[in-house]
Amino acid sequence: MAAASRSAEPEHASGPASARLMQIGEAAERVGLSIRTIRHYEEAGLIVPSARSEGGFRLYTESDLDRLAVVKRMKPLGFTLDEMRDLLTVLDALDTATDRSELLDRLGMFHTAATTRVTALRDQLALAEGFAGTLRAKLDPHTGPTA
Amino acid sequence: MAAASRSAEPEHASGPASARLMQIGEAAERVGLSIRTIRHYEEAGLIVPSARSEGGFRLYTESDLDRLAVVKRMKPLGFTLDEMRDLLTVLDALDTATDRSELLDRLGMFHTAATTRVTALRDQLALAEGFAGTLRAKLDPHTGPTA
DNA sequence: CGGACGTTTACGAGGCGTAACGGTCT
DNA sequence: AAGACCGTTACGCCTCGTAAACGTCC
Repeated sequence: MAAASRSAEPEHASGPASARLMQIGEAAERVGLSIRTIRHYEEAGLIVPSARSEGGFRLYTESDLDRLAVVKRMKPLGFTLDEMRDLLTVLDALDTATDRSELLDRLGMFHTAATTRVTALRDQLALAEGFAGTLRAKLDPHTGPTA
Repeated sequence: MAAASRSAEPEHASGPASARLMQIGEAAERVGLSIRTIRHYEEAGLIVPSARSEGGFRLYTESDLDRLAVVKRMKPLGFTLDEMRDLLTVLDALDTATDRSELLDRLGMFHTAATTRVTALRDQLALAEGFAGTLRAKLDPHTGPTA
């Protein structure tokens, strides 16, 4: 609602949305993370905004949003912030480095960990569904299980 | 490994395993929760062991294990310990009370919350799987998606 | 009596929420 | 000039992990 107040400027100039900068509020809304969380990620060294305004406001680029999105996707897997920082570092290095072998190695570890976590998540989901079913049964003892 | 040391007694007497009591270690192993976690649940007022030995050891019944299992199943849904305590209270009351209408009402709220959480969990799982897929793609840029 | 197992107490960590108070931007 | 938005600092909360120091059980 109030989010459009500052961003209502009809992109008055500059062509292909090359370096659109947004402050933390809009960034938070777009990635679906709280402002506090984004700041916390910065404190943890995960994502530092590409720029700051003269007054000190954090200014994010689309690229920054991508990084935030990566973190948001990793979160459900239970990675710690430290681990995510490492992963982001590896990802960054992959785009620059020439010696990719070690990086791919580390990435592999992350992939392994990720799939393991996914499995765990599936198990939890199963538990959770079972629990919900149990509750339902207690609610309607007369209704058959197939209804 | 060491878990069988104390429980190796061949149920010397007493018939139908009526009131088998176990201490916290065995309880933890059977439900798949850490000892610390079980104690913490007790501190939070969730599950108080049915008995204590003379020396002060916590002694759990099968019934206690059931309660612990309920909590374990709720955990993935992100319920707080307070909420779980409430649910357990409702569940207990359902077995005793005559006025079941209000209890079923509260149970219904839990069920609603549970299904909501389940949906959220599914979404997170999807995110997580997508993330794992992304990682895999970065690992093997040449391998087709169906391989 | 040994040794596994248990007890309590208490501090720490991780991941933010939230309040406080003041500066910034349009 | 108002008011939304942002900044920093700092304390709190929740769910246990972990360590210390000591009792219990068989």
